[in-house]
Amino acid sequence: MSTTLSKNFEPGQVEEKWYRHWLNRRYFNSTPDDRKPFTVVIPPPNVTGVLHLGHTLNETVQDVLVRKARMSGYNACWVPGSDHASIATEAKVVQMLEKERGIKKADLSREEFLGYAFEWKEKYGGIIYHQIQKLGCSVDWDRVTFTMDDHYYKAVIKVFTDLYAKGLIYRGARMINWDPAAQTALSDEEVEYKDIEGKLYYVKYKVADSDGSASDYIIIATQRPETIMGDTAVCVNPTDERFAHLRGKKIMVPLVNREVPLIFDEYVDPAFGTGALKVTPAHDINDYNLGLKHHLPTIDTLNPDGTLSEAAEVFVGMDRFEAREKVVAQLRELGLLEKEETYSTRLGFSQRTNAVVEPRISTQWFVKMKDLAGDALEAVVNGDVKIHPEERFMATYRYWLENVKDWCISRQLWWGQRIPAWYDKDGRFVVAATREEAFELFRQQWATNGIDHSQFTIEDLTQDEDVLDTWFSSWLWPMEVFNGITDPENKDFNYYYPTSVLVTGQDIIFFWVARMIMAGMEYKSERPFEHVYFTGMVRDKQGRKMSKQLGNSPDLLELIERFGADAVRFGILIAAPAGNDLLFDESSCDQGRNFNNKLWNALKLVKLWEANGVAQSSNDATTLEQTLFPARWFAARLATVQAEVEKLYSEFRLSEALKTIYSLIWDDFCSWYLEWAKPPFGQPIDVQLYESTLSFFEQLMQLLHPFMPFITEEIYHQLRQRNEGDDLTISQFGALGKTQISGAESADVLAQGELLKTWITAIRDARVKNGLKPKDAIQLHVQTANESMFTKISALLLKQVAAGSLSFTQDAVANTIAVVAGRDKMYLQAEVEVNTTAQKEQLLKDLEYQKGFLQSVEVKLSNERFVQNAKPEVVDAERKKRDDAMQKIKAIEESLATL
RNA sequence: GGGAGCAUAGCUCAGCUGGUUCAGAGCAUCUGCCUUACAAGCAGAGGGUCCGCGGUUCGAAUCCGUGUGCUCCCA
Repeated sequence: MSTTLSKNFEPGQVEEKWYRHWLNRRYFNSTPDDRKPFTVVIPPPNVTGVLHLGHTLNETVQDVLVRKARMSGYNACWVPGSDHASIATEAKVVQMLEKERGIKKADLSREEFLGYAFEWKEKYGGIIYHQIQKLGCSVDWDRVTFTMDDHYYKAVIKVFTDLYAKGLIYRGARMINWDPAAQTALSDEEVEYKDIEGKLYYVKYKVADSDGSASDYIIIATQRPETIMGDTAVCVNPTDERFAHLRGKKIMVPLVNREVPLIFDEYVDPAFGTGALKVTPAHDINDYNLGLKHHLPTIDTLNPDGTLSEAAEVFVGMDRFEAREKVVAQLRELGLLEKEETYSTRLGFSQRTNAVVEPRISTQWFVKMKDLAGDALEAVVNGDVKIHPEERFMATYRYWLENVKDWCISRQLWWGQRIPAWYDKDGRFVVAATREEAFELFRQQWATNGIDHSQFTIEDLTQDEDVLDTWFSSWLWPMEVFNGITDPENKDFNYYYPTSVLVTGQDIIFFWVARMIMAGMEYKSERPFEHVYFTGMVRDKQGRKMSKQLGNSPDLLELIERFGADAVRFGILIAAPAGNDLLFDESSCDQGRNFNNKLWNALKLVKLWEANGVAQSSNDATTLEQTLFPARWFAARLATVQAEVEKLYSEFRLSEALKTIYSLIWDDFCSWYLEWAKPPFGQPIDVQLYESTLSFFEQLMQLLHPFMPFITEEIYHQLRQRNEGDDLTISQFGALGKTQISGAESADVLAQGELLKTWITAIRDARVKNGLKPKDAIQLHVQTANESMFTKISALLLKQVAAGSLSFTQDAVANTIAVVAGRDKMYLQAEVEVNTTAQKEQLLKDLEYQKGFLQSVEVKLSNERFVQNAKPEVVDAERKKRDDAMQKIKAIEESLATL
């Protein structure tokens, strides 16, 4: 019977087939039962986006953990979903409307716009889900959640009204970060600071009522001359002698010629710049605080879109950066520009639009963070929530929470949960989930305050125009995906919450992770997850961030198309040490694909054995023991590695685990075991050995399955005829056969295996070094104190090195190639002339090394303090090393003597 | 300016509680092989002052200090 398996593994169809099968069997769907739950919620990707490699890494890690748990007796539940990404999505929809339909947002009503937005979401929001499927993720598709789903919307509103009632949300005018491109407020976390080279302009401010002589002006250095028109004071340090004579004077603001006071405050550093500071309370946080302290007026000279406002008086309507040029030009013209110098500084950029953020006084909604932060910090510090890798992120987490600032949550956008605040026509407001509740609250308020509102109807209430920050919905994610906010006592929530592991990028530790912990502690008095695993950032192989501009971010679907999903998963995981950034190189996908082929070809070999038929085992015990030696050895190896992998999982060292499995399969199983077990060409294989091989192969596929689910499932089914429902995806670890082997026996057989491997390699090496072709016949003469050990492995040894015979000898054999390994020696008798020079060289090299080694050991042993202080087993080990080395030296010297 | 992390083979990284499983893996390189599972492969090999300096210790890649160089976070 000839095999019908393709030359190489072809992932496309196989992946399609198995993913569909798994879905049909509903393996990924979870409902509460009496098993322990293992719950993971996906960090919701942005609905506008596609999966980039950072996501790919995250999803792969989650899938590995979830599949592992599913195969370890847990009721695994992985909830997929996406978030509505307020700013990004709104921008995309606005752009689409203008480009494709010629519609301006300003011409639409809120309802019309939202209609288009949902339409857009329906059209493009599915792309990421398709990618998650292609990657093989075992998510429960019945549980897909979107942060704008009805129940989710309600949850966000509920939390808002609740926190407001608790006094944890307030509305007020504060200095906030304004994104002039998106035209909305941002939270502090959404601003990214970058070092840039700016200019420092030295501007002359005249002292009022002076005669205009040179001594009567103050020079002020500023980076932002376009804000001059918003100046409402000039500030100097009270101890600064240079300005003492000007106390009580007024200063003229250039260009607008406004008189402003000269104020004195310690805040100003006399050593910086000229020692004088222009104070622009509307456009700088520090100036704002100074303004509050000194009761200065605030003049906002900018419009929401970053152009100069009427209040600026000059260059009204001009963009702020253009206005800067103009202001500088005019100052120069007026002789008010002393000089300019380059100056390196930091500027805030909007994380979403990359626009330079404008500090601005604005009335917004805020969450008071102090109280919420306490429990969230405690949960991590006391180990209730475990961070991995801990040492890296604990300090960061703690610092942020200990210094947390209030969170600006209102956004001047339409796409998102609309703030449930309602205003009457006098500007009073109440917070309520619905208009009806709001009206009722107003009626009570009016009554208490004796306000006559008899003419005022419910229709006269107006709702706040703004929506909430997307993170204000995301922070409820682990709860509300199970309806934990809207329906706190439901069965799912009680069963699945708290979740088991959160896998996410370290960049959103504050945005999301910390806030989820706050929400969890506030609304369930319980951590939202037991473990947080932070993955590193994916960079290109030159260490640069993946970005659209650089074009260095590969397309996931295209990668899967080229290499197969298993290979991509392998490629990204093998390169991702825990918590470190990973430099992604497509060559690691190559490695993954090659691994697929290795597995595939191993399968072909086993199928070939099947085709050649199996033979009854020998009745002779010795023969049988030799025949089955590979199986005993591999069983011990497998058991060892299974335990290692288990440990690595518990430490979240998935990259290491994968490497370990890879090496077990490629080196131990394919390179050694299969070669040892391989029957002579065309001959049947021993039935027990064959059965063991199948069992090993199955167990290997099971071990690898969480990492590479498709090919392992395929091979599992190719290996044996399976009953309906017998699939690897749901198989349980330990159920596919256990190794019954004692520790001592295991150590023994592993040692034999090592001896065998050592000698195979040594002899092959000797062949190469002596110019013997692999097929040239050789005879082996072994000189050893441990003949029985060699007897056990002799058959395999002969086979693997293509030797004709093995015999024991007490003395050197003339005219042979001497090979030393460990304490033993072997003489290779070949039919070709022996190159003694090369051999001598090799032996001398070995000898030198061994002598050096022996010396270092002897130095240690002759040191009394070592013998006294070191642990006895360490000293014993050193003694053994010394004996070993002496034996080896003796063996080498003897060999040299025969040459 | 404050804090954290990293520095080991040409490249990317392992190396836990100090002691040959301590100098490792995978790519890359070199040599020989189209050997009936696999050339996307097989069999071998070479390659490192474990960033510099000091300390603790019988013993340091490993612990401590310090310098240098990168990276990230925060102001």
